[in-house]
Amino acid sequence: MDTVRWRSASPRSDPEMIDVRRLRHDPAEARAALARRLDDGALAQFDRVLELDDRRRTVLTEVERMRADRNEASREFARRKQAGEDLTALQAELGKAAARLKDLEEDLREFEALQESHLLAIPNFLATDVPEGGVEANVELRRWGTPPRFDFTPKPHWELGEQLGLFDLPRGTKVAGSGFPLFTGMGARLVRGLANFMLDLHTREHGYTEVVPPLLVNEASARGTGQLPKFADDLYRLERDELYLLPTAEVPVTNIHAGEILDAEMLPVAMVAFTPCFRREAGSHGKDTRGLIRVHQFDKVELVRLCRPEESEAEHAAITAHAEAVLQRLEIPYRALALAAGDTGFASARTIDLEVWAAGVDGWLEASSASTFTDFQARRAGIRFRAAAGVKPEFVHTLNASGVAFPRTIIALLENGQQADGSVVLPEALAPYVGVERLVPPT
RNA sequence: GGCGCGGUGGCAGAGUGGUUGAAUGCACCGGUCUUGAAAACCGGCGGCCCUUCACGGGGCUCGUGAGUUCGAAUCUCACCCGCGCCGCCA
Repeated sequence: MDTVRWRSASPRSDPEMIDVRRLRHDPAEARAALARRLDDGALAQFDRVLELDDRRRTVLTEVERMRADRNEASREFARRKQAGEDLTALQAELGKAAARLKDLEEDLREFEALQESHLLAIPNFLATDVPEGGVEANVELRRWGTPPRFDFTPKPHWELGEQLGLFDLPRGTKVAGSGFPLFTGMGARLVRGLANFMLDLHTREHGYTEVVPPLLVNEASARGTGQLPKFADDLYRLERDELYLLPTAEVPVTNIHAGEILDAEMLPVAMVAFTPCFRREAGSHGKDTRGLIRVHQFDKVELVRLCRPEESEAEHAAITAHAEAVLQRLEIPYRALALAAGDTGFASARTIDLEVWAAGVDGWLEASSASTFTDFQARRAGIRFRAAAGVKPEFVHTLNASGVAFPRTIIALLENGQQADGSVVLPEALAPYVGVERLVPPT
């Protein structure tokens, strides 16, 4: 199917962060772009980076000059040894030079490490069309569907779920802890049906290749997609093994081609994965935590695309449409929001959220986030392609979208589909996957 | 988990301390030849960084990192990965 180009155990020995040369080339532009995110910490990082870069390059130039001298001296040494000359004096002299070089190389390593740590904390450049401002400035792009009307008071999903025997949250809490839901009976069947429904849609109609990725990822992968180092608190970590539970399939799937140079014909790469996701949700306790709204473990079908830079605009529209198609087939009313600068994620250049209407909780819930990361993740993960034989490799652009996250989809299905008698009517497209057209209380 | 062997350019495969970024073959790109193609022949051909308007110059890179040495693909140590056998296990 495709050609795997790397064989080594560590394909990412030399990761790039944000393009330093871009920062260096037009600092004012870069600083202004960064300021749009309304993140003072990032700005502080930025100022440090430029200063460090300057000092780093000064030392680098010196180190390289000394190494050039050493290489030349070494060749001279070999020649004179061949000629049988006495080299003890020269050897001593070169030894001193080697020691000086070693000190300087240590300085260089320090600068490099320091600069890298700052660079890793600088977020992606935003697309120019991202609205200015914070979360209040998000722009509603479009709405699809009509929220249902009821002649009774619609119940929240946690009541429906319990009455219909779909999930048992207290027992999930007993087994693992709060936020680890237990689906039971037809609820479990609903989860399985949703997975098959979404995977079929994306593989058959949208051209995605299905993958089942590792659920644990290493540090390099988490750094590649931008979860680390900044968002370590959001990840479940297995300290003994230096591994992390995936917060989203974006992490393992995007990293599938890390460290590779892809053939241009392989692009765009389009992959879909159904996985559980694990999030610590540190600091969000007590907020939107009823029922399934915010949980530590949830299922999600994730779409990931790798493409040529000139295609990423169109790809972003396409991947968003693929996510929307899921909600449309499920007849779930939703709205698409263009996230404002201050609300856009660290690695993203532009994000469009899809929020589903949930009648029981009477509000909009984010069920999908479709982002283009331009070359940000590709740099960190080292994903490149060669446009033509003989030309330099360039970074791909990466994109992903939830297609879609399960809990809020289930919330919408239950709350919007509920009937006066307490049953829930499933959308036509989903019913065959679940095996019933209507969820009724267990007998 | 234990023992053993091994990781060199897109691939195959030399190289065990001194102009070796690395022979050779294949693949690939350009050219000659040809009506065209193939063959043959000639030339080119990894990645990254710094510097330069450019031409060019320099450095790093032989799984990764550290070390020994005037000098490391070559010696030492740690780690990662692969293969084989044994043990354990779904």
